[in-house]
Amino acid sequence: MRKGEATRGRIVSEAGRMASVRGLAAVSLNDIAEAVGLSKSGVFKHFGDKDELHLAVLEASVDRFLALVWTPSLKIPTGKPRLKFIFERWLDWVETEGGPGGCPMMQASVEYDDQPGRVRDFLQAMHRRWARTLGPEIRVLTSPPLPPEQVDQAVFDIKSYVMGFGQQRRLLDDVQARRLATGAFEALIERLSLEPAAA
Amino acid sequence: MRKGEATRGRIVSEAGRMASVRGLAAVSLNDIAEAVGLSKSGVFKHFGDKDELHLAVLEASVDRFLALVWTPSLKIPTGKPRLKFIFERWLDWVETEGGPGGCPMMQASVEYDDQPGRVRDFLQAMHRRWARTLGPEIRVLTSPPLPPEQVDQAVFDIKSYVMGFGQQRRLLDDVQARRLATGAFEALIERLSLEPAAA
DNA sequence: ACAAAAAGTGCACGAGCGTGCGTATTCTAA
DNA sequence: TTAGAATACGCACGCTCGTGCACTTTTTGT
Repeated sequence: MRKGEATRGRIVSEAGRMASVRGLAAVSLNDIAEAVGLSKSGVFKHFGDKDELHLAVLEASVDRFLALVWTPSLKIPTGKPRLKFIFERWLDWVETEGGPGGCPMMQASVEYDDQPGRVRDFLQAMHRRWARTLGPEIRVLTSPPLPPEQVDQAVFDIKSYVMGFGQQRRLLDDVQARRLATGAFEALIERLSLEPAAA
Repeated sequence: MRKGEATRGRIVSEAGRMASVRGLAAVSLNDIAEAVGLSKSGVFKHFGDKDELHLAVLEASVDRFLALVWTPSLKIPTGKPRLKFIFERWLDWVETEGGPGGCPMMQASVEYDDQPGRVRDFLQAMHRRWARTLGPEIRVLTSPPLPPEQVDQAVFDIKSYVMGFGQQRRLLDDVQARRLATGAFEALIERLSLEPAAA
C-alpha cells in the first residue's frame, strides 16, 4: 500500500507539470504513462476516472502552493512584511515553481470557469479559501484594522496583479513583468497605509 | 464566392462561442458542424487546417471586441470619460458579449501562453497592439501627460483588473465582481490625477 | 517463507479526432 | 440559360482517446 502512494504522487506531479502548459483537459493518460514510465492502465488504475485525476492534480498543486508560499510566510511578522513576502513568493510560484507553464490552478480556473462539475466546484472552494486566508493578513495592515469592504477590494487587487503578472511574463515575455506587478502591489500597500479611515 | 464568406462567418462565430467556454483546442469540427448545420468536411474546407480555424476565430473576436469597445469610445471625449467608457464596455465584453464563456481571447491567452506557434504569436501581437492603443488614452489623463513608465504601469493595472473581474464574475459567481473592478479602476484614475509628477 | 493483497501489464473495445478525396449540389456570371 | 466555378457532402483513413478486463509481477504483513 505504500508503493502505490508514491507512484501516484509521481503521476500527479508529472500530470501537474503538463497541465500547467497545456491545461488539464489536454493531458492524456498516454503522455503521463510515458513520462512516468508506466503503462497506460497502470496510470489509470490509480484513479477511478479522468475527473479524479484532475482533482488529484489540483489538490496536489494547492498543497505545493501552500507549502511554498503560505507556510513559510508564517515565520515572517504579520502585517506588511508578511504580506509582501507572500506576494513575492506568489510571483515566484507563477513564474517558475508552479510548473513549466506557470500555475496549474490558474490555468484550470480559466479553463473550467464556465464548465460545471467537480473541477469547477473545487476551484471555487479553493479560491474562496485562499481569499479567507489572505484577508486577515490584509486587514491588520493598519490600525485600526481595515473594514471588510476594503479588505475584499485589496484581495481582488492583489489577485488581479498576480494574474496580470502571469500574462505579462508568460505570454508577453515581458522582462518588466515583475516590476509592474510589484509596483502595483507597493502602490496598493501605500494607499492602504495612507488612508486607513477612507470609505 | 459570396456565399462561402457568409457561412465561414457563421462557422467562426459559432466556434468562438464554443471556445469561450471550453477553450480553442476543445472545439471539434463535429461540434461546429452540428451547431452550424453543415457536414464536418463542409466546415473543414473553409480552412486549410485546424490552426487556421483557431486564428480565424481569434481574428473575428478581435474585430468584434474593437467594434463593441473601442470604436464607440471614439465618440467620447478623450481623457477620463473615454477611458472610463472603454473600461465599462470592456467589462461588458468579458461578462457577456465576448461569448457565453466570456472572452475567447483571454481564454486562449492562458491556454496558449506557453505553447509556441502561430496562435501564441497572434495573441502576443494582439495584446501589444491593444496596449499601444490604450496607452495614449491613459497618457493624456493628466497635464502634463504621464511619463511612459506610469502609462505602462496603468495599462498593466487595468488589464489586471479586467482579468480579475473575469475570474471573480465567472468562476466565483461573485455579484460584487463589477463593483470590485470599477472600484479598483476608479482608485487608479484618482491616484493618477492626484500625483501627476510622482516617480 | 508464504499467502494475501496491492501494483502494474497487455490487449482490445468503441468512440471521436483531424484530414483527404471523389462526387454531388448550388450558386454565379456571361 | 447554361457552362463553370464555388460550395457542400459522404465516406474512409489512421490515430488517439478513456476505459474495462484478465493476467502477471511485486510488495507487504505475519
